[in-house]
Amino acid sequence: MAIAVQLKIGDVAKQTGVAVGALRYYESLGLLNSKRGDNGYRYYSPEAVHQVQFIKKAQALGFSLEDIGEVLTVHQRGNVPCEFVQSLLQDKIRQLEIQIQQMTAFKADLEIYRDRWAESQPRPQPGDICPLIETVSLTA
Amino acid sequence: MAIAVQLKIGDVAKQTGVAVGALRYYESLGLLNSKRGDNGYRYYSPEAVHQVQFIKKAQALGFSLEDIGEVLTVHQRGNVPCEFVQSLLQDKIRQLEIQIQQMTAFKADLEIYRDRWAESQPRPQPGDICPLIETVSLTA
DNA sequence: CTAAACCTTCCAGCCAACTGTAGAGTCAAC
DNA sequence: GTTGACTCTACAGTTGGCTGGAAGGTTTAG
Repeated sequence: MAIAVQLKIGDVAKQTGVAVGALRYYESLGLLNSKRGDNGYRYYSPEAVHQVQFIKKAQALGFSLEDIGEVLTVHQRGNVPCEFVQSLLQDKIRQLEIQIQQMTAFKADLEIYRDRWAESQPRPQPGDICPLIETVSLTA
Repeated sequence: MAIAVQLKIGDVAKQTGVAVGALRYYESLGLLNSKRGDNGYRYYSPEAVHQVQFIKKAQALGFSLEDIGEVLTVHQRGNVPCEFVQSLLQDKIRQLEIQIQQMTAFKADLEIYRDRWAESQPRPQPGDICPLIETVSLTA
């Protein structure tokens, strides 16, 4: 008659869809705790499943494991870390904006190069490898 | 009286702004050739500078060193590899489009989460870590 | 002639988030 | 009691494009 259900790492893995190795990795980063049995096995409470699901969700929101570690630290200090999550979220949104901008600009550049070639094939200069690329000017 | 100017690796590095180690790395990937002197030194013709600049430009267009290797291989077979570059370029553009789309959708998701919290802070359920994240539903 | 500045090879490390393997111990079913 | 499924640790490997260091040989400026 087990009063508290104790899960082994494989159980947590099955219930969360996260590989056993990944769970051990999370533990090594301080994201997940376990109690050790006399046999050296890790044992988990059902809340661990919840915590792993939290990690997955936060990852799905683009947070790195380091970010998540900070969130969990705030949580473990007894706070509801939502304000902190808010600011991380805002950072991510800003970063995404910048990346999208850069990628869009970059895509436009590529299209210019593509079209330049499609319209009028630049004449190869002696020594050129591919005139299409040779005409690229490097700013950086 | 040197009839053909022979550059040492440091000269090529200075003229291109590419680190010596990177040049050796390019050579290890087959992107750059050199002749060896009796002292074991790599010697380069001035065209090598051109070739390194080509590599930099292609990189600036988002090509991987592997891509560039293929382009140079086509070139070394005696062809002007522009059609091949064209198709690579088209691939890159397509990939960028997809990435931009995904990132935009993802950013919209993040904004929804941010705004959901800003409007009405969800009540923490017992056992929750951060209710803002707990409400995330995982599709995958 | 000597010291600095080059050059060589080989190997390790970096970033993230794992996965895979070896070798050994443990547990559960039949 | 034995087979097979599970667990443990520890370390190597993955991806890409490098950088940095050790330990040695070469060249060049003064």
